[in-house]
Amino acid sequence: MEKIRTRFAPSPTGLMHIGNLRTALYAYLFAKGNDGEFILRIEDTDRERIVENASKTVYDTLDIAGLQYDEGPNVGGPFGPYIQSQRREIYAKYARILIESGDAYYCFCTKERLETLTDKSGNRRYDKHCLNLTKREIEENLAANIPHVIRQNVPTDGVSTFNDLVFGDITVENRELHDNILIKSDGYPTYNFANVIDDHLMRISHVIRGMEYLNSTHNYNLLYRALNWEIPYYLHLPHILKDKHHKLSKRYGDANFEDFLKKGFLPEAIINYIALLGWSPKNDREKFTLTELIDVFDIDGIAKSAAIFDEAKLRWLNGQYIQEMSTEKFGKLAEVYYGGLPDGIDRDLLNRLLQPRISVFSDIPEKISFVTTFYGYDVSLLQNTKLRTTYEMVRAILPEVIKLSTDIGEWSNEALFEAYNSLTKVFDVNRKQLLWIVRIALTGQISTPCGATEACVILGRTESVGRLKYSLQRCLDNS
RNA sequence: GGUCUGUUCGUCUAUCGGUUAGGACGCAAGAUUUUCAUUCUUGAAAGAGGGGUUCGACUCCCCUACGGACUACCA
Repeated sequence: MEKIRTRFAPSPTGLMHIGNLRTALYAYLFAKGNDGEFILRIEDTDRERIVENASKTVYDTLDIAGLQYDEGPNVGGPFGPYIQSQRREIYAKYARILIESGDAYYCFCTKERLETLTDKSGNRRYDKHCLNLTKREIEENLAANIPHVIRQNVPTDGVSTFNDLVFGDITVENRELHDNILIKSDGYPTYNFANVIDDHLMRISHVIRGMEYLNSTHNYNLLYRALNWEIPYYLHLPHILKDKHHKLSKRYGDANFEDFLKKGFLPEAIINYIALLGWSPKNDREKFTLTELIDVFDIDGIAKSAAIFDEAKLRWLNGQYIQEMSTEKFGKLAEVYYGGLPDGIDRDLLNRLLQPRISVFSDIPEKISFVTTFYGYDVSLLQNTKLRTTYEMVRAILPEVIKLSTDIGEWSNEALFEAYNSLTKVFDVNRKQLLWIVRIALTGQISTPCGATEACVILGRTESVGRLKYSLQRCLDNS
């Protein structure tokens, strides 16, 4: 069997969109799982939409995601160049061949004439007007430098069918097809043309792309036939949706890979998650490394229906990855999110407390906010209806807690726990009540990434005692 | 409008004619816990609707409804 070769062919128009990344991932997994090659090609034939540095974003994203390509613009390969704007003569050559065989033709129609072809529902279908031009007329127009495009000459009768490996047989009447533009008036090829030429010349065996191309595939196949080329296998992928009605779109700032990284998601987790959006291993397993995905990925598991991106589940998965990583790695990645922390705070302790408690790194600032934000909190939190703690209890207990905290020799989790715990007998409260009061009095927050005694250790003796006194005073003011 | 295409818990999905329709996230309740969090257990939660085919349909066929894509000198 022929070598399996897949490609990822983004156009450099900005940040890498999650849906695109998934397409790249599936193309990569399919190639690598079948001992094949994965190629990157940049489709920059629309000069107006090109965004500076967007190609670099593509390289960086694939690099961070771990999708290493065997051939591509910045790594080379036997079928280059891998940037379409550098392949213009190639497209021109095949366009000429198609014109000679009658499968394409010059079109000199003006925008104005094209407008007149628009029907009542706003659609336009070219009427093959220029197909009737004589050889002489064409030559005269060309010589006069009249702006022109080259159009595909599609048959007007019969049907076209192809087999998609995901969706099965797709059939359409040829009269539904359009005479697509192959070469634009600026001399650049359209996507419709360039991708056919390149996929063949780059020996792509399986074309894997979003299903927005499903309908145009018939046009491409007509081109392959006209050039006497073998038609590749096709896999069209269902879309990833933002919600029931909207595709994940670039307009939503949260839909690119880069933004998720910024939010503190791990590349491995994102890859793992999007692999499962539209593909299933057919069992209950949900956690896979990239290499494991290569092993188990198969076309059979690709879904036909669109999937809605669920950040809650991504968060959960990301949390799994965070909990499994080494403490060293966690510390390194967490570093950035510790900004604004006062000196003297034990980072190692914080790391140890945070790692099992967060699902995304960007959770950190909020989790540790009690360290810097405290005074003025809502003291009514001390009264917990479920635990049945009251201001009365607080006023009785806190002075003792303050005394113990001031006098205690060893300022450690264990020592503090033992000391505080002894108060349960004195005041006839249970441990849960006592430590609730202490923790709230220390942090002012319902939820903290630590228990009461650990909060003490983090804050240090001076700060802790100060806060306890403050809370007691607020409580007294409240009576 | 036309063409193509899709439809199982709120979400991601399993099931490839015979299951109490399974799992995961999220949600709710309870339990455990050295206080926060974890963990554990349990629960609520689905085959769009209607016709066929069949002994039997979530699964096959048709129709309807509702989504989505395409219908550019964008990819």
